[in-house]
Amino acid sequence: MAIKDKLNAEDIEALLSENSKQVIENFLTYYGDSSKANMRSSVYRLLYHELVKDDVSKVNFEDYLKIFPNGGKNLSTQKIYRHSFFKFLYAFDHMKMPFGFETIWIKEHENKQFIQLKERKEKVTKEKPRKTLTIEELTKIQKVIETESTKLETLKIQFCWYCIFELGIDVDELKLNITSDNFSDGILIAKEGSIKLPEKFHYMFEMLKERDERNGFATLNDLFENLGQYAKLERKLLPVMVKLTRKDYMVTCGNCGKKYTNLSHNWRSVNNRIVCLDCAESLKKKLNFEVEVVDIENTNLNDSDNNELSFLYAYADLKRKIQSKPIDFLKLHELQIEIGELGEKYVYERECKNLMGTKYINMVDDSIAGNPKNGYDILSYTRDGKPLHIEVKTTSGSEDKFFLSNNELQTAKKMKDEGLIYVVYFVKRILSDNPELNIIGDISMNKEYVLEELRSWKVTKVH
DNA sequence: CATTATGGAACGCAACTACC
DNA sequence: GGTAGTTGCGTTCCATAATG
Repeated sequence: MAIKDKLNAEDIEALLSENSKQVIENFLTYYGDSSKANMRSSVYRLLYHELVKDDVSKVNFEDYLKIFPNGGKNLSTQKIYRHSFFKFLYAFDHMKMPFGFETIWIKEHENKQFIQLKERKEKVTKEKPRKTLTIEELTKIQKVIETESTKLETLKIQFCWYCIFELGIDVDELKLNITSDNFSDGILIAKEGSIKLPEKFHYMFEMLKERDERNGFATLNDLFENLGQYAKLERKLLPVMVKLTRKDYMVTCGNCGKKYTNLSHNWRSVNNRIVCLDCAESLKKKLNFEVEVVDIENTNLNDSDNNELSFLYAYADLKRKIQSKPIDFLKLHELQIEIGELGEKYVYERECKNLMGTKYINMVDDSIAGNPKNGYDILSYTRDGKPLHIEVKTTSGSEDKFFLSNNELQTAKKMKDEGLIYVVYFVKRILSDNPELNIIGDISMNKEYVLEELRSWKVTKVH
């Protein structure tokens, strides 16, 4: 029969009994959405073209033998679908005459298989267990791996990672076969051939060579477990995870077909397409091929906010690190700016609250602080409409001093001469639940605070 | 000429198994 | 006890026929 004489899925569906449709829909719920269309057409064809039956209850063992004279071995994808459907009909008692099937299948077993199928499907969509490390986890590990240390355990961890993740050496090969005996003159002899090692590992192997035994990496699992802990992973780091992660994070160069890890320094952009370093170089050399080679921006996160991983360092490393630690002025400055902005926000909201019910509430302007030339931060109003020029001073502590710039003091004096109101709002303990607000009416003539000239004016409360 | 239906085959996941 | 390798099976991809 030519295919064009056959009916399509929709036509066949119209010819099936209601019961059959329901049974088939039920059957399909055991499989994923993406294979449903495939399976549906397969089952429809089975019923209509091969068995010529409009109701699934009429299917029997003879039909099964007709379609599968050799049982369920070596079937094509479509045949497998039909085969599963027979099992389904038997397992859930959808046939009027099921005799014969008991000789090849155990009903309870097949039934259980279907139930498990559904359970597995739900588990996969819900939990999605991943043995591959996430970028977040990989970044955490990378920080530990890049730590410069002379501590033996740290170096061993870094070496194991280097072997499994960077070189792709088999777990067993590293665990069982690689010891300091395999190392000499900076070269490691492994199953994969001779590998030139980074210098930090030379030192490690020299330390290992001083031992008679335990000069290898038999404790690989423990080393990786520790690595996971140092990196603060939430799950135990297993060698298989490193292996799988390597596999998943390998990228194939479309030009040469070789695979490299997806670290950006392995790759170049050539005319907006990503190729490996070697290909980028060779493409550059082909003069008749106009190329624009661009470094891919290094996306490694900087580790300035990394907390101390003191257990990774030898004593000397740690001492050197602490001695050379610079005071982070930039961070301090950032914090001061944030506290200042918080104070301005606080005063702005207080002013709006104060002007509630007047037409001036919408006129309070806190955008003035953006330009330090203005000499004040917020333009507000008294309840009877007189403009208030507010300079906000903020501190997280409770000390009675703040700094006033020359420009701010000059602005205060100038405004006073012009008959305008310039006030300093001094907010203390801004990070507490109850910040304290001191309003200093005329900063230049007040008696509560003294001004002391430094580069800017230091203003201190008189006690 | 574009879209849909179909079936074969490759792919990839996870359970199973052998092994240390 | 836990890992690497194997196997079975559902999913996805792809080519082609059919149809609009």
